[in-house]
Amino acid sequence: MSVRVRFAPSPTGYLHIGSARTALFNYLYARNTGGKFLLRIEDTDLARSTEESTESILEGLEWLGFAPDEEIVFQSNNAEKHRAVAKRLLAEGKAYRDFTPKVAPTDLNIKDAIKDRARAGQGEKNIRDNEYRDLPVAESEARATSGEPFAIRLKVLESGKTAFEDEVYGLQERDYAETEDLVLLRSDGHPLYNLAVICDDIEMKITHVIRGQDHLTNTHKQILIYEALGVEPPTFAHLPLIMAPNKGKLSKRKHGEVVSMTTYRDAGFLAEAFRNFLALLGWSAGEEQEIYTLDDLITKFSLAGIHRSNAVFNFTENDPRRWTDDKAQWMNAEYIRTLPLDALLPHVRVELKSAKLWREEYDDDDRAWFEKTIDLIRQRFFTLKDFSSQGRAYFSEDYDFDPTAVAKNLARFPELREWLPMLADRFETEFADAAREQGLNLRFTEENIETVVKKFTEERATKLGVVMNGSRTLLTGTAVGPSMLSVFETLGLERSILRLRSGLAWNL
RNA sequence: GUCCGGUUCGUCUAGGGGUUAGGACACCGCCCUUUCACGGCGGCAACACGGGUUCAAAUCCCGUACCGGAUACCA
Repeated sequence: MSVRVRFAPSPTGYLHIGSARTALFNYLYARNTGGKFLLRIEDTDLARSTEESTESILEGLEWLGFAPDEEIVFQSNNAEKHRAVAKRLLAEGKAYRDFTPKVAPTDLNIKDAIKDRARAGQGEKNIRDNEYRDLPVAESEARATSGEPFAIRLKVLESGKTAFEDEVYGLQERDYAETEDLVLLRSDGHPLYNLAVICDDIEMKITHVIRGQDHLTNTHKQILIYEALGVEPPTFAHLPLIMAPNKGKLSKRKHGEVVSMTTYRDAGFLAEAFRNFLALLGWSAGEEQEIYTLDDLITKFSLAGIHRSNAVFNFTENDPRRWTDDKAQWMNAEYIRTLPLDALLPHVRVELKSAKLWREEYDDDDRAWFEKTIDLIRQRFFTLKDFSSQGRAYFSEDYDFDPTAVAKNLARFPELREWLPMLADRFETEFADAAREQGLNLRFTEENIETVVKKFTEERATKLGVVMNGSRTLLTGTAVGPSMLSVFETLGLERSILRLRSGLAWNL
């Protein structure tokens, strides 16, 4: 039977980094086994589900490149089927009506309330102790027809245990005594999570359920339902969780944007880099390799390579340099400078377009220049954003000067105020005039530029670095960048002369 | 509370009876150099603790501690 897996987020917020990794592992497993990757939106919590969330999750998945192989399933569309299944179990005596009035939510926070209740009931209450559990069928029917509200609960056996072989955590067992008679259908007719998931997984013919370790106890409950239904459960693989730097829960509310997928897209991350990073959080191929193409990941992925311990997603709040995991940042920079140029170019184009720095010629007459320039400047970049910020001077005359760069490379050498325009004159005579008047063809190349600049500095008995660094700041606005010789060549003779003569930076 | 997991450098991890406990990121130093990076070389840095088993334990077993998850008419 061919593999079918699903990613099943509930749309109560944007695509979380943990969910993204779950999606990734499902995707990799599907591709590795030649199976299908499906998407199901679990939008049954009417109070919390929003359309914006669904959109945001879809955006995140699209960015990561995980397109579902079949149409997206919206769980809320199946509520009627879920109800029918609950009623079937009721008719078969595998579930019962619970007429206990619904308890109003406390003013405590919900998690604390649950914990309190669990602790309080400890040792006193038998979890099977429900007066309606063995209510005679006739009476149950009568009360129901009289309009009395009821929830439908699964009738869990008194003794025995659920067991399954988890592909990651191994044999998992749980005594029935640990599992309450879980509610299948709410008294308002609303089907609950565990029921809905199973019905949909069965209908979607899911063979492998790969999801977070926080679902481990749900799995035992779900197996109970599978058994009641007489359906063979799928294979389960639970994933370790991704934790915050303090090893606590990584939450949207507490940690904000750093856990959202769209943040990374908007910050200029490459999806291939982020995927690579995510894959290594809780999984490894057991080798000393860090960089994996998607194809590599697909071939090497296996459930056996998934860890059992949680991984920390490391970042430092209030430190702009460490706003997200160091390794993720390194990985992105690594991809920026090593990705085949053809693969990088489309991303750069998008970035330049959104910064209004794009020109059609880059795709046409100036294509060779453009590619060479990108290849030159990408060596020092960390994100796609850098192409439009730090790299701005390569694409526009309207660029900013970094004050510290000006202080360091220009202000400290007042003589440069005269020298740099003089260097422009020299360029003109050596490259432009010479070529025009004498028919010489001295090209504005690194090698020739070096000869000219060296001679120029020797005449002034100054260090090469002074002129080079001053030029860099004047021509690009920064103190950092590629070799100044390649900057000159890349900018070209005309722009170099123009900028060397401009007094812009001096007026800061 | 109870049940279920987990624990190798700061972080991600390799290793699963005999290793100088390996790699990556981060950090530090040196080299390269017109700047800053990149790159190269080197350094710092870990088997939670206590008992067993064994000639030999980071590795197997038991316990403790700590961390995490779950414990809803949420998903």
